Amino acid sequence: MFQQTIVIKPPYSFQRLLHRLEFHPDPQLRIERESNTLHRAFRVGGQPVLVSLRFDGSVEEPLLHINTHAALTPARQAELLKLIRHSFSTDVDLAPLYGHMAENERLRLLAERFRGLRFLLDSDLFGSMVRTILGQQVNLAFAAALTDRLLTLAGDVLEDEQGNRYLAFPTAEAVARLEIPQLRELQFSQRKAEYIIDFARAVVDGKVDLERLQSMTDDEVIACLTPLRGIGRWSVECLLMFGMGRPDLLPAADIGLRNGIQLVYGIDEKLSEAQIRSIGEAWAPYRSYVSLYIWEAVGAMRRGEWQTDI
DNA sequence: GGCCAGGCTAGCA
DNA sequence: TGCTAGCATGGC
Repeated sequence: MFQQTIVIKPPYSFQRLLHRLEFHPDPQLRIERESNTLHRAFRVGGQPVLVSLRFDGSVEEPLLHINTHAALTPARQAELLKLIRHSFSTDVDLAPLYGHMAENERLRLLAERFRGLRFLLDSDLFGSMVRTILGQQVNLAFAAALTDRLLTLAGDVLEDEQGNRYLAFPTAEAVARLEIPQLRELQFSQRKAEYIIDFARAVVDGKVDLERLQSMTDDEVIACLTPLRGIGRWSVECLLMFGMGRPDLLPAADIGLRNGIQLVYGIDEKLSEAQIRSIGEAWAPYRSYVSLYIWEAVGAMRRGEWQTDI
């Protein structure tokens, strides 16, 4: 058993995270609303560990209580804490972002409306890349269904004392052992099946060194991964944002972001990728977070939770 | 039934 | 270099 409390850099809005999770389901998370707690399995030292995360305090004084039933060595404890800090973006300083967004009326309203919203990052790069590939072109609900099926097929299953089941994301080795027909049965397209198995085998073979990506610039990571079949620029940009937490990415090919920019900026005509990048230049060096807030805005507008007349 | 989803590849000019 | 058909499926 291991317990620890993390002081999160304010502001942090757990309610915004929960709200986002309603529309961006994560098959790995179990949400316990009444106690502000998330449960999920993290892979620590290669082994899946069940972790409870209880959010406490307030948006301006946020705390996170971590609890595991399994005993962990000090090294594993440190590894888990690092994973959690990364996943929940607990150390990101939003003040410079908000200062930047305050200079533009449209962005200022976004920052105000979604104050405390942060990225929930993937806890491993392999899983992040696979989820991104599964998310190509299809809607988010179907992408989540495919992820769930892959987890059930190849992931590690943990169970708590209440009988709740948790799935740890499969390792590259486990996905590399899969064959295409197994995934086709689960409604994966031929291409998605090929792409993720090929990627897993490249990781296992050492043709792709995920650890080495950490020391590369964004452009170097893009240049390194886009030669792989099934991985285009959008996918690497998503890996950099949602897997590595890099702050200044703009996935201009993203249909949701494109729609969001049109809504937020009140533009009627369809924007080209070049136009999106041009608009986004003003958001540097915080393009990832502005993108997140725009994604959130387009969802809120579509659901009728928010409207703005700017 | 048509169109759209947090795209990518291969083929072609 | 730039454009486009085809891919597979679910939801509205």
